[in-house]
Amino acid sequence: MSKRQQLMDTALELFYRHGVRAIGINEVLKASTVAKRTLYSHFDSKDELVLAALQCRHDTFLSWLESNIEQSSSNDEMIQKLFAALRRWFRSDDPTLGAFRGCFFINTSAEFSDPDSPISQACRAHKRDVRKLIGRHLPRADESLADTIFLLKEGAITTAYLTGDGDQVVEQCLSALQGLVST
Amino acid sequence: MSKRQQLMDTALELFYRHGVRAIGINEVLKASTVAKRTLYSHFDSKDELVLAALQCRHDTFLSWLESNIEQSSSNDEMIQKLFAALRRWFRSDDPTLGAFRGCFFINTSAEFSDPDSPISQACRAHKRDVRKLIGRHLPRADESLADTIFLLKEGAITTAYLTGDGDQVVEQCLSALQGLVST
DNA sequence: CTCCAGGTAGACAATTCGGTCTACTTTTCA
DNA sequence: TGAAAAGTAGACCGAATTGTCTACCTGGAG
Repeated sequence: MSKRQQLMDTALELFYRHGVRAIGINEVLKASTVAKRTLYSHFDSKDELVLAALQCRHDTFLSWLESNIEQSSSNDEMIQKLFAALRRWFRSDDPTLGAFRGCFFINTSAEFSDPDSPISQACRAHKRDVRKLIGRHLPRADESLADTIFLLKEGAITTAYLTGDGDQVVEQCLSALQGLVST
Repeated sequence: MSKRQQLMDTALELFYRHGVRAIGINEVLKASTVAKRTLYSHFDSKDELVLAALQCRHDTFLSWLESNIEQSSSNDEMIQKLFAALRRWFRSDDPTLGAFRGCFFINTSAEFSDPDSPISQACRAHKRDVRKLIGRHLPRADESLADTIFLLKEGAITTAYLTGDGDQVVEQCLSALQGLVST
């Protein structure tokens, strides 16, 4: 694996687990066994590394999500698949996403208050793409249902992290969506 | 106003607007026109000040929420009132809550990764109390509906912050809840 | 063989952090 | 009135921050 990839993987792991501002460059270097000189030859600043970690997580998450909900034969089936996947994530049972600590993009947005910064823009773009993906994988197109699914999913992620009880939250989402689906 | 209250108000304002780790003790002192010695006579550490700011926000938010949803004559009316209030918050039109920058408790939780820390526990307790308050103010008791409202509200707050379009998010929530209410 | 891009290790600079401490001033109230 | 309590301004400490720089090493390509 390239040094650049090593740095991005380590940075993502540490930034996600502890928060961006809680992790210093030196900790990333120590954990990735890369020299500081090498880091700054690949990235101009810590913010650039954060941006790269966000992009890395974005790619991983989108393909994880798509592989979990694609080829559903009904809207209801897609919902079942989606929230079953979220439950695994909340339980930290999915090796692709690692130990659950909420949404990396929400967490990072909370740490960077300027909405025009590249980091905030990347977080915004991620959410836009996730919403699009959900809409695209409803076999029977229904933008309003996609909005509801998306909002419940966002609520589920933050509540699962805050309360620690992901199973309960997933049940509540599925129960809420029960009445809304016309298979 | 007491010095202690000045410190809590200023800390809350700055921590909420910029994030806890982004604001140093010295910035709080400068903005509150209080001496460092005085701060440390009231609070043992920065974490204690953060905890006090969380408690302060908790009280403000709970009473704001209650005053906005109390004495509804139907579940539907309560939902309308709740999301109308959220829309004002998202627009930063409500002087009680100040300029909107997402949920202070979600944001702060994102910055403190240890779920057993007093700060994380305070954030968890806040969400529990908000959920209880919502359930208590549904005239026709319905725990399942209260769960749905809570999760949509959480999704609405994070999405309104991330995307910046609070009005759209509120419309989506109300539309989603349309089908679920038996007045 | 030589050259050089790309790597390592880590000292270093400049700044900021949370927190302590001294010295002095103001307020409170018995 | 006078002493205790509470406040101010800011120097200072040790640690940690991001980012630069020197000095050295390594593995291929020409």
